[in-house]
Amino acid sequence: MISSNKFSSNDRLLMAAIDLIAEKGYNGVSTREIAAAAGLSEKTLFRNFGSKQNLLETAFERFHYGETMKNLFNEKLVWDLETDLLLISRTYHDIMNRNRKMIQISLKDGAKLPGFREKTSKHPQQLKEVLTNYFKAMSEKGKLIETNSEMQALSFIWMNYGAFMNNLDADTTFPTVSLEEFILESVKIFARALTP
Amino acid sequence: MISSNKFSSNDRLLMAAIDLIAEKGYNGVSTREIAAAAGLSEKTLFRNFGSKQNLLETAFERFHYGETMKNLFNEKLVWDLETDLLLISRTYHDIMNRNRKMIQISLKDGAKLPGFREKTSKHPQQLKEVLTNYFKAMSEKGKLIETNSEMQALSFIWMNYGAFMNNLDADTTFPTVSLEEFILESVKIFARALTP
DNA sequence: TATGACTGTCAGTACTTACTGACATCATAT
DNA sequence: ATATGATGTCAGTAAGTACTGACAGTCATA
Repeated sequence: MISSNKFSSNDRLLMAAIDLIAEKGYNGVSTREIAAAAGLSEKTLFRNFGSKQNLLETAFERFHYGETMKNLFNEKLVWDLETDLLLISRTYHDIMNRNRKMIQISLKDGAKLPGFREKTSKHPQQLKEVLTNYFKAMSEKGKLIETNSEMQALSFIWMNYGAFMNNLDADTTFPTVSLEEFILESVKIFARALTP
Repeated sequence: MISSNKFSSNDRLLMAAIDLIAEKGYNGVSTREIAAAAGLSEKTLFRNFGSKQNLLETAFERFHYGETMKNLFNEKLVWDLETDLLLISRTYHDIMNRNRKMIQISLKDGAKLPGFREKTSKHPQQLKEVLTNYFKAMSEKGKLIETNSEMQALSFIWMNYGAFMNNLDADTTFPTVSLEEFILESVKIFARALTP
């Protein structure tokens, strides 16, 4: 049960909803279960949120981690391919892990939840733009081979997306050792492939 | 509705179940809906399959394509890195696309269905082994740099997994990009990175 | 002490769902 | 012509669901 003294009733309900729906799907969990997991009565749930659907939508608004990747990059890039790709990869996995449960919900019930998919795919799209532009800029500096920047960016993103997806249901809240290994090696691969 | 004259009643029920459950999830679709989509009565569904759960399990046994990658590779590899990676990539996407709906079901309701995950979403251990061994053999032939073959194989697999996952749902994150384009460019990247 | 915000209990509604039994229909094969 | 097998109709059960209303308890603050 979600600890009672630290959070408000509403937050406890929202967190319980996220946890359970991410695990069992929207139709796989009842409002009674959610209320019980929050240590509250079903009545309170409906009094405060009106409907199950609204509970989930509110939960998404409240807990979706929406910080943009754009700012991070513009400030921290040092224009060394391997260093920058490492930063990008780590930042990506960090954000994806924060939104892990939202992404699980989006995968299971995205069709039922208007706007869910768009928001969970916001980061990947931003990332693609940023990374494509980064590759182009590096290319102009002569630090990168000149080819298809967009497709290279996509390949890098999808590689990391695949890695993330593979660990999605492992339920490991903290980054695993193998993920770090993967990041190091995969960045090496791309750095070697794209260096002139 | 699934065409009536070409398939048996049971097959029509199984196909309807796969279609609807892949779209809406196990708990999101009723037996009445499934029967209607198959052009049959709900009674027939229960007469022939006993339960909704058994219907889905039977559907999986009937329509899940087993992994035949091992054989393909051993027969067709020509020990040219780019050529072989192209074959591997195309074979992978071919098999994944065949199992597309099973994978969707596995993602949405894998927790409820024993054995489902292992057979679909979790990457064919087979492919990883085959690719790792391929990299090692290429390395011994002097056609590949000597580094971490296992991580390189994982990176390549996850890159393709990410690409596949991105196209899984009708609502694609990067709709303008064709799969074939991606395969060509991504294989080039890896070929360049791993060539001595 | 009294007020108001918040929560719980309980009984209940209207609906859906998985699943069943009794009986009828219909085509095909012998 | 009749037996067989697969299917449909219909009525129904037991359980679960989201959600509500009436009423009472708790607790901090005015």
